[in-house]
Amino acid sequence: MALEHAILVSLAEKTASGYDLARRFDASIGHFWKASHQQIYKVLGRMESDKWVESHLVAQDNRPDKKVYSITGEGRDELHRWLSLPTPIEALRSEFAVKMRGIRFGDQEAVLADVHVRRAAHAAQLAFYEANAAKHYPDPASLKNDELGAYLVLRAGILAEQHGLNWCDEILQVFGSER
Amino acid sequence: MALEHAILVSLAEKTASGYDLARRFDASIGHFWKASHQQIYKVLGRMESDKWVESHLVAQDNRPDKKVYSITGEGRDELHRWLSLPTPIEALRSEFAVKMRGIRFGDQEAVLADVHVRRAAHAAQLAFYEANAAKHYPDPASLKNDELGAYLVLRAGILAEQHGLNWCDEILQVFGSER
DNA sequence: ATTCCCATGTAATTAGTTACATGATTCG
DNA sequence: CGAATCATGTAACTAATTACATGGGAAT
Repeated sequence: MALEHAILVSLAEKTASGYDLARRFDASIGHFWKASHQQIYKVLGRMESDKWVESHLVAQDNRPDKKVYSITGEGRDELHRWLSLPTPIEALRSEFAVKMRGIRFGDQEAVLADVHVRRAAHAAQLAFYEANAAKHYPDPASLKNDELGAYLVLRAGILAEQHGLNWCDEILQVFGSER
Repeated sequence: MALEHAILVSLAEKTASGYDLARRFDASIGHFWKASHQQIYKVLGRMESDKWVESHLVAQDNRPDKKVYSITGEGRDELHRWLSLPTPIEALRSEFAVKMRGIRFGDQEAVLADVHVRRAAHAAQLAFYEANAAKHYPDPASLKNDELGAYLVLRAGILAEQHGLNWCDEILQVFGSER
């Protein structure tokens, strides 16, 4: 149950409303942890009862009021505690891998068409991450301590997309040379 | 909801009891799709109602009876249909990445100790996969069509572990050169 | 004696998804 | 005029985890 902790990290970086968090979980943080707004609102409610976060209403011009959440001292303690815990090795769960395992029971051409689609998606995402890296981290050697976290997960994104791309290429190569 | 389809793939390869499936999901298939025995029994029940699989009791010596499941024609049709469907891009969900993003809010040494543990786990798993590959697929170029699926997911395992290992090394390098 | 393997399940709970709901403002 | 953005939720459902339950045989 790490959504709580993903929210704590995000709020430790910067206060946010549930809506703001939902957008962050659609973009940067969302590349390694997805969450819908419904789920975020639910969890924020629980976290506020637990005193990990607190909120105050902010009125805005021409916009609905928003409830801005910030992390509490207790929240920071919990985040610190959780960060020192050993991380359980997460099971990777890939529907795509199940399909590749079972490819001989289906229409090979149709499955390979899907592989091409995936390959293109990985390539596009990789290009996006690389553009980001070039823009925000042109000189990784001189990063400040508070930038390292975001930089490292961006690197993880790049490595993950390269990995996805490489696997697609291997699949296509294996089936390509067969015919 | 792809557990059904993972089971269909597994049963299309070879008939099995719920217990057998649970062991397969602990080993080979489990490297890319985890499932507990409780969940497998539940889903098998549903799949039998849907006529995707059928079972018959087999008595054994000195062992409890077992219910051996096999895939039906309808199950094969469903598997074929599903294989041709575009695969939704799965959200990767990594608690470890959340920690790396938030490393500056915790005890850096403790987090890096966890990175070392992970690195070792990736290295061990990689060695295991590579030993498997050397043993079962010494000559990938001459694989038969019905072996390609298993070979490709093993390759995916190898690539994934290398990716995990590479990221750990980058993390350690970034924090290592800092001090 | 105790633990592990074989074998199959139920019950309770938590996490997550999908659908539904509302309402103002801004942009094309 | 319609769609998108801002903003916050509830309700129903599905999937998955954890705990509980049983019972024989084999191995240490």
